[in-house]
Amino acid sequence: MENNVRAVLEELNEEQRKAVQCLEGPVLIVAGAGSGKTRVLTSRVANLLAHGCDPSRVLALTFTKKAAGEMKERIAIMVGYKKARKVVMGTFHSIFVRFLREYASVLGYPEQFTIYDQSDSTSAVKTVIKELGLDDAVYKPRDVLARISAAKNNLITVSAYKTNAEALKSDSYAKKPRLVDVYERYQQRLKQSGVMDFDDILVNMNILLRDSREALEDISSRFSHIMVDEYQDTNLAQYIIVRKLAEKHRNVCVVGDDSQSIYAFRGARIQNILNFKKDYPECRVFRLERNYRSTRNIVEAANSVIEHNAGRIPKKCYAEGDSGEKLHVIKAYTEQHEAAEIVYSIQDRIRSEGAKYEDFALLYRTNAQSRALEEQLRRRNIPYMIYSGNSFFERAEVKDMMAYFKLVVNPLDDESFKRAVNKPARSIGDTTVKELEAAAASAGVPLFKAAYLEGLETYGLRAAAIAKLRAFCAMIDRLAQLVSNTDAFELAQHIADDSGLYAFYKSDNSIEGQARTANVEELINSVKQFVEEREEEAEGAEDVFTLDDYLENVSLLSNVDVADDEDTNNKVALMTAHSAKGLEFPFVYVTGLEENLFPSQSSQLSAHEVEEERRLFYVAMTRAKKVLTLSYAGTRMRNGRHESNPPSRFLSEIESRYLDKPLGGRIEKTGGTNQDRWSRGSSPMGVAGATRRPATMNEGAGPLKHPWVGQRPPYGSSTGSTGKPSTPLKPVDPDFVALPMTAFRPGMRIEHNRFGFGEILEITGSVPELKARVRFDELGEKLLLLKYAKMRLEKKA
DNA sequence: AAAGCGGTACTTTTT
DNA sequence: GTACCGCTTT
Repeated sequence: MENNVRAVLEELNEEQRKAVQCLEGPVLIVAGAGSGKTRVLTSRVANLLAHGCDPSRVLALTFTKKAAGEMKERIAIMVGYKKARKVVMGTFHSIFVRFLREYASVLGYPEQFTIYDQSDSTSAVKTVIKELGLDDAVYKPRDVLARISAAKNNLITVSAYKTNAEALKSDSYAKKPRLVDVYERYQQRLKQSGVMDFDDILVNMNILLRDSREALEDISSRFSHIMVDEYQDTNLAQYIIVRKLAEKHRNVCVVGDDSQSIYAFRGARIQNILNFKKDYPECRVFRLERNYRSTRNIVEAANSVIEHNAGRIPKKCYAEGDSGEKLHVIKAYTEQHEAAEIVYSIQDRIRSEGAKYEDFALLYRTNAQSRALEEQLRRRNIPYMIYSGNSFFERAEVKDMMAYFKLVVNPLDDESFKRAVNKPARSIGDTTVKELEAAAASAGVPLFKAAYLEGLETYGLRAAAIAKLRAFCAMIDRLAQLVSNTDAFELAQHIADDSGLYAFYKSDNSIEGQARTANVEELINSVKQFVEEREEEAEGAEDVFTLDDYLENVSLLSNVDVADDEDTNNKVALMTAHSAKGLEFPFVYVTGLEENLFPSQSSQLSAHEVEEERRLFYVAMTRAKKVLTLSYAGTRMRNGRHESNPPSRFLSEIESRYLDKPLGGRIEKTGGTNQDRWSRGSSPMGVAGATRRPATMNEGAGPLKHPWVGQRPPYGSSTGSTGKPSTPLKPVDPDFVALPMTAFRPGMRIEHNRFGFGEILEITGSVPELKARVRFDELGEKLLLLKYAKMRLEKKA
C-alpha cells in the first residue's frame, strides 16, 4: 500500500505533488481547467490514508453524485475498495441529509422526512399563494420560489426576513409586499408535511449546528480532515457549514477555480474562494496551472477570453505538446443551418479520422436550443443523448408514479397526495379535494390526516366522498406499513398494482399510451436496478434497501447523473454549458454564440453578470480536448419569433491567431441576393415565400455551402424535378426546407409523430392548404392538413 | 370527470 | 412553436 502511494506520487507533477503531500492545516488548491484536479484530490485522500488517517474520518464534499462516484472509484483503485468505501464522500446535499435524519427530532422533523424537488416546491408555493388569496399573475410561483430560495441560500429565515428592512423594501418595490407571508406559510406547510426542499437541507444543517451544541460537537468531531470540491460554487449556507465543521482541526482542503464559477444565480459566492486566505491566514496555496486536457490552441484561446474578466486569482494556465488545430468557426443563416453544418462536420470527422460518436459534445446556453440540433442528428441517423432538464423524471406518468412512491413513504406530503388521489380516477374530484383542503387548513393538519377528522360534513363533504377519501388513505396506509421492511422493488410493484396506476396506463393502447406504460415500467425497473446496485455494494450483507432509500437517491440526482452507460454508449452528447462542467470530449461544438443568447439577454445590464457568462463560455471552451468549433446563426426562432442577433462578443474576444480564419462578423443583408432572407429578423415567413426555392442560395453567400448539397436526402429520394432535397422533418422555414408538403403522393407509407405509421390514400386541396387522407395502421383514417402535420416518409428498414 | 378550446407565457443556467 | 392554464362542453 505504501508502495502504491509512492507510485501515485511519482505520476504527479511538482505542484500537484506538493498539494498532495500537504496534509495538515488549511489548503487552497487553485486548479485550472484540465489540470488534474480530481487526480490531486483523490491522491491526497490516498496519501492521508497512507499516513494512518482513518478513512471514516475523512469528509469529502462534491456538488454532483457523478463527481463523488468517480472519486470514490479512483480512490478505490489506489487504496482498495474496502478502505475507499469508508471515506465519507458525497454531495453536500446527500451527506447533510444523512446528518439531518439523525437529528431530525431536534429540528422537529420526522426521521423519514422526504425531499421536494423544484417542481414539487413550485406547486407548494402555488398552493400557498392561492390559499392566501393572492394573484398568481403578480406573485408568480416561480419568481416567488426563486426569491425564497435566495433568502435561504443567504440564511435569511422567515423570522430574519420579517425584520430585514432591505428585503421587505425590495418586495414592496416589486409590488409583492406579502411575499414574506408566502415564505412563512410555505415553510409551515413543508414542515407540517414532513418535507424539506433543496435549500432547507442547507438551512436546517445550519440551524442544527447553530442551535445544538451537542450536534455540532458530535458531527464535527467525527472528521479529522475535510475536502471540498468546486469550492467556487459554494453558497453562504455551505460555506458556514464547512467553516463550522472545520473549526477545531482546521484541516480543510478546498479545490476550485474562480474562472469556472458559474452558479452565482443560485447563490454561489465567488468570494468564498477569493477570501479563503483571509479566513485561514495560515493556509497553503497551490496552483495547478498546467492543462493536461486540451491542445495549446484551445488553452490559449480560452485564456485570451477569460483575461477580459477583472479580479481573478492570478494564474497562468498553459499546455505543453501539440498546438493542435486552430479553433473553427461556423457561421450559419439559421439554427437549422447551424445544426446541419455541425452534423456534417461530425460525419466528416468520423469518416476521415475514425472518431466515434461518443467523442462529440454539442453545447448550448439554453435547453431549448437542443431541438434544431436533434432534428438534424435524427435525419442523419446519428445516435445522440440529451442531458437536459426535461428528463425522464419530468414526464407526467413518471411523476404520477413517483407521487405514489413519495406518498407511501411520507403520507403527510400534501403535494403528492393531491397528485395521486384521483389518478386513476376514483371520483375524488376538485371539489372534494378543495373541501378537504379547507378542513385541513382550519385543523392545521396535512390532507392525509384531515381525511380522518370528525365533522368533515361541515365543509361540504358528502358521506360518499368521505368514504372514497378514506378508502384511498387506507390503501396508502397499508402500503406505508410495508416501507421499513420491504425491498424497494417489491414495494414499488405493490404500489403500481394496488394504486391501479399501472393498469390505468396499460389499458391505453395508443402510441402515446404505450410510451407512457413503457416509462412507468422503466421507472419500476430503475428501482430494481437501484436495489441490485446497493446489494452489490453491501457485499452480501443482509440489508434491505427500501423505497425511502430509493427516493432520497433519486431526488438528489442531477442531469448528468441520470444517464447510465447504456444511454451514453457511443452517442453524441447534447447538453447545456452548465451541465458540461467537469466533463471533457475530444470534439466540442459550442453553439448559438450570439448576443442575447450567449451571453444571455438578462446579462446585458450588469458587468457582473457578463463576467459570469464569460466564465461559462470559458468552461464550455475548456471541455474540448482536441478540436473546438464555435458556431452562430444569423437568425433563429425563439418563442415562436424569428430573431436576429449579432455574433457573440465572446467570439471577438478570442485572439484571432487561434482561429482558423478571420471572423466574418454579422451576417448582413447584402441586398439583391437571396441571402437577405436569412437576416431579416422578426419579419414573419410569408406564404409567398413558400414558392421560392433554395436552389440559388449559394450564390453570393460567401464561403457557406448549402448544408445539404451533395448529401443524400434523409428519407426516400427526392421527388421534385428540381433535384432539391425533399421531405425534411419539419417545415420550419418554407424558403429553406424545400416544400415538403408537395412531396407526398397517394400510396406512400408515412410515419406521423403522434399517430404512427400509415398509408396516404389521397391528396386534396392546393398549396398551402394541401390535405392528405391517411389510413393509419393503428388508428384508422384521418384527414391531415399537410401544413401542420408532423409526418415523414416511413424509414426503409 | 374528461376532453377540447383558446389564451398566455415561455427561454438562462440547477444541487 | 409548445406547454400549461382555465374555461367550456359533453
